[in-house]
Amino acid sequence: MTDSEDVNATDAWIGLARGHSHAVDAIESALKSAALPSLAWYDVLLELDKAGGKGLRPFELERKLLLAQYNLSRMTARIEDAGYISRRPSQHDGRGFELVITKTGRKIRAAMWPVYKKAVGTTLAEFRASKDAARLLDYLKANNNTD
Amino acid sequence: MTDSEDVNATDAWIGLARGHSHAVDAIESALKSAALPSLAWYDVLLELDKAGGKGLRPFELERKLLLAQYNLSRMTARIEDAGYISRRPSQHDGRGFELVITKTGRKIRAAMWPVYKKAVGTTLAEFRASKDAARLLDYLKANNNTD
DNA sequence: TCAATCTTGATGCAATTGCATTTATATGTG
DNA sequence: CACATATAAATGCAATTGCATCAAGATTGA
Repeated sequence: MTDSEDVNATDAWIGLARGHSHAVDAIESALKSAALPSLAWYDVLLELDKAGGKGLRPFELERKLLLAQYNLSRMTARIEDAGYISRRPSQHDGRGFELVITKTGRKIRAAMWPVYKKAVGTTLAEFRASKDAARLLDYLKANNNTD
Repeated sequence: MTDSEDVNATDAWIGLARGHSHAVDAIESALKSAALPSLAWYDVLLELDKAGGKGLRPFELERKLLLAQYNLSRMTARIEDAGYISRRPSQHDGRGFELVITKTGRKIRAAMWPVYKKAVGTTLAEFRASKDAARLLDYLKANNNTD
């Protein structure tokens, strides 16, 4: 890796980080204004909604969402308290259980979606027009088939 | 904004978020392994290093780094406790002060840089080769001069 | 000038996170 | 089977964050 590639990676990273930060702020604040749960809860609800009746084991969710184990453990407890998911013992593994989205959970997920979608659309369009995005784009264009 | 653009924005957002998450994990863990301060501290030290002897007011730093006021206030207190920055009353504004990087602060910032740079280089190259990046790239390419 | 308003920065308190450890079950090996 | 090791999930405790509010100095404007 040459020096100039390093510089580009760092610039790209700064662009990526700033775009992310702006987007998270915009999305969280849109959800909060609408008195809806946070982005993190949305991600959990979405995965469980996609998983359907079979649900997902906490460790599966943990990997899909790149969350720390203890973090997920407590977040799912809170989401369960809110009534959006439920748990049932796993048939196959006495240590664990499956998390399943509830009817209320599906409802709230559906209510979050338009708010989330709109905030993403707006903030990403803004990002796309920024210098940060231009630098990231430069870096990404340079190569994209190592795997 | 058409429906298909919406779908692309969401896909792009997911790619952006995952790339960010992987990168943050990689960078933080590289810094931690090297017994160095976190990414957040690096950002502060870098800005103050760039600002030189004049330093920066907390509110300026807050805006540059997109941090919440209370968050920055406490973080700078911790960095000051660690001896990497110092504060001096502002000549122009009795409410505030300037934050200035110390010699030790410059030293630790310099020590962090190669670790940070290497982690960024590795993780961004990985990201660049991913499907997440491909989707983000598609979205970014579509348009980039709205402003 | 001085009261109303705004800006800068700190802080009490509750909620969340990070780290290390614990508990319980599963799996693999002799 | 019996033991060692690995995996799933929870939790005690300290550190950090988020929210709301506060205190102090700056600014505005009648």
